[in-house]
Amino acid sequence: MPELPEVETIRRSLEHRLCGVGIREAEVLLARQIKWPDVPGFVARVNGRCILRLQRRGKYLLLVLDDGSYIVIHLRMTGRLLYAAKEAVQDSYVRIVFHLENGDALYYADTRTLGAVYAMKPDELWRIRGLAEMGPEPLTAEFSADYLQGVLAGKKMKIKSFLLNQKWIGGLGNIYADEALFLAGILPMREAGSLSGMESQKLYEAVNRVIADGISEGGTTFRDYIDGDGKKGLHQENLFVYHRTGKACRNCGDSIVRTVVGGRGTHYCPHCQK
DNA sequence: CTAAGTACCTGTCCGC
DNA sequence: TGCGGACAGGTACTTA
Repeated sequence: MPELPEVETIRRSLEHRLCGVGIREAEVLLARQIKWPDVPGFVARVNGRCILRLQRRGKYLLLVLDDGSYIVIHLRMTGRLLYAAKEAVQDSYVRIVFHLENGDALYYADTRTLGAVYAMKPDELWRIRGLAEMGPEPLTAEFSADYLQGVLAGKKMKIKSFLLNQKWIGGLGNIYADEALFLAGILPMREAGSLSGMESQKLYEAVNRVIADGISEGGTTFRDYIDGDGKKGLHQENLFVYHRTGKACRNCGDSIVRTVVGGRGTHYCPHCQK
């Protein structure tokens, strides 16, 4: 569900509530959401620890604990994190409850149960391959126009699939990939290695822009996504192509088209994107 | 190595 | 109202 802007919004909404707060007891209601170590090991590692700060890497959220270890969370499609005072949250899909020393609780809820939660020591983080092998993120110095042009070179895969692969760029998902390709004027089914220098430059700028706009608007809410306070995002009001099949292109007025690229629903304007 | 297809889950929506 | 199929902010694994 959440992409980089949504996870960053969640991080910001939870940070001021969780920093310096102790975890009294982790209650695991659905064992398969815990990926490392096993459930008793997870509970033993987490109980009694204090949360120092919240970090984000791509779509991963990391809770830094006072012994230097981490709770690592990936929300996948429908994971949600909710902070609630006293009473339980109104969510039928709570899978893990972190009961806090202050009497409040942090809830991990997940409808489709595809999300992943880990308790990791620093020298174990390499085990999370999606985290360890993630490429640079938008809006960082490592993600430059030159970097993008370099990794695009020779790629036979479709540009949409390229953008979704976290090993090249960390944090883009289906919404922001479609939006970035629209802003850059590039068709999603184009071969990645076929982009000109000019197109590569435009895509670089578009990726940074959609991620920055997404963060500033608190993410995009279509169905499940909410931040740690239960608030929806606003960016869905400003999308150009995603979820706008058959509607008028905001640029030229033509109908937005939906197709499937790399197994994912893909939206584009056949007039504005070449 | 790259690229594409499938599996993992549960819920919603749409057409018949 | 019921049923089947497509679809859903993602990634890991398997196959060519």
